[in-house]
Amino acid sequence: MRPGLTIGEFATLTRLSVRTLRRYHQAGLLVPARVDPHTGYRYYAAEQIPSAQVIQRLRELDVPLAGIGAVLATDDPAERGALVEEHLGRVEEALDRARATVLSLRRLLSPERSGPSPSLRTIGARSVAAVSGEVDRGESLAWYASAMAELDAAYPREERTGAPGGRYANELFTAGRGLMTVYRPVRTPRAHGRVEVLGLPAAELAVVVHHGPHDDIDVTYGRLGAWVAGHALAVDGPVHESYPVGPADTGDAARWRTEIGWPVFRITGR
Amino acid sequence: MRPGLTIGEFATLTRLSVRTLRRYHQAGLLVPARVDPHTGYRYYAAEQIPSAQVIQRLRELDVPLAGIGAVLATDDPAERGALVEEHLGRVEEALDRARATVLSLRRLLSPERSGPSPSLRTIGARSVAAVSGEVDRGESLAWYASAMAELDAAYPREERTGAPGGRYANELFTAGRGLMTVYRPVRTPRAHGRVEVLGLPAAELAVVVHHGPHDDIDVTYGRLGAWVAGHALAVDGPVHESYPVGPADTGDAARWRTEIGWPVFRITGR
DNA sequence: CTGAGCCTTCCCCCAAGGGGAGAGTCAAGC
DNA sequence: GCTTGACTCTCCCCTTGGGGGAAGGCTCAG
Repeated sequence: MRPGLTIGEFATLTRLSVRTLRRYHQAGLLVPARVDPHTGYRYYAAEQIPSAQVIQRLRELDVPLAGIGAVLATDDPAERGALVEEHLGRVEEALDRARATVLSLRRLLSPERSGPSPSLRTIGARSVAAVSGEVDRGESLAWYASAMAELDAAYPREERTGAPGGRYANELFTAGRGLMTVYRPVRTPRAHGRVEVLGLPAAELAVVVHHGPHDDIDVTYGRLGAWVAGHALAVDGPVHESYPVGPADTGDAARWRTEIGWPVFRITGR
Repeated sequence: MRPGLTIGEFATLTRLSVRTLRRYHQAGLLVPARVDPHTGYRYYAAEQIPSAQVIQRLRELDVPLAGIGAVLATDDPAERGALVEEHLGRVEEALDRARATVLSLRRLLSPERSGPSPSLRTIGARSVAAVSGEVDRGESLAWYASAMAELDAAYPREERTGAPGGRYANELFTAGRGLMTVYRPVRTPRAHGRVEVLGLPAAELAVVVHHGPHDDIDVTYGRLGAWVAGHALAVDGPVHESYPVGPADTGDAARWRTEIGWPVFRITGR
């Protein structure tokens, strides 16, 4: 009797390398139909070819082996389909992001790179309604959406006295994780659920307004930073953003306005 | 005098991590404006912020550091733009490929996975005009195009007696490099330039026709392989493909026909 | 019998970082 | 001027999904 396909034959049939097949076996992704307990020879069944191809496809989409393992370990076809769709959703997201990045890069390289000039503004202390949390950079958008939704639910339109905003620790960007606070000036802040009353201290802010979608907002950050550095100032503390015109106001991202304010202090001279 | 921005300040301003900035320095991508020769401290200039942002964008698009270095090392703006566009072209290609892979995966997971059944065919020896070469898997498509162009140039339409085809060593896929031969049956094969006369031996082939674009041709390969394995046969030697309807005939990939033939021999029984 | 194929184990390599150790440096406050 | 704490330096190891190679031994089929 034929014990099955040898690893070399199976490699030829699936166009995977022998090495890679051994790796997939070790990772538990594609266990040979039979392993000779005496010789250790791997024997594959022709029925395993489709599985090998699914693995190949998912790997081409950069799904990590662990994720593929989770997909393949699932028995229920519906659940398996859902897992795959989840991965595919991530792929589509990555495609969208790549497209946006290409556009942003083109803008970055085009010579017309001017815009409103930053300025210095002193703001007084005030109290706002806020939601805070320690957040990973990757989750920041989702976290912002949920926090702002809670804030909006707690304060109907007539109680709001200004544009929504956020305060973001610098480590959020440089270390990938940090304290995020979203807030909204309202007539009478009061704590409720995740919402708390936040006292914002008086500060001197270097301020600039970013126009358009956020794909290349870091360019504006860079201009603000260069302005700060060029004026014998230094950044001190978390950045503030406020969104006078944002996604909540119009779907046309080109019309968005984002005000960026960085607390600064005057350098005494080094 | 201020010697410039410390690495931490520059990290905050560009939203890059300190570690990453050090790496970019080491790679020569973003050399600090000044490095204190005594302490080794890096000091950056505000003017370097735009460069950091270009690097960030290109990295988001998965352009390798070496490629970014090449872009940044170029003085001529036009040439630099061309390099960037080249990278962006690669990105678009990758996006297209990812989309095709997603479609192929969906097809692979959808239950209706039937098609024409493989069959066994005995072909006699024949002589064809061919171009051969040892090729890396990644270059195979480009190599095919150039070889087939030479073949087509040597034999005008009225001399051709059949569809173009190719013979591909199995190692091309399992080891990433192998012998590739593209050929075309013609009335009177003769050697000229890279074109040589190739004698194809008589063989017994397991044959199946693949319909549509080549994104998921490996599924058809898998079905053929499973059929071979299920009929007490084994693969022996390089696969043959022929393209009765291919890119040369129609731009509509859905109408392509690809005949896959694998030389097989009957297993005597293990 | 012989050669090809397969087994494990070991080491090194790539990319683009992250984590952490141990030591040196800077600037502010006292 | 000194201390202190934050910052920075270099150096080494870890990650992922492979690829390359070698050693040393077994097994399979013609």
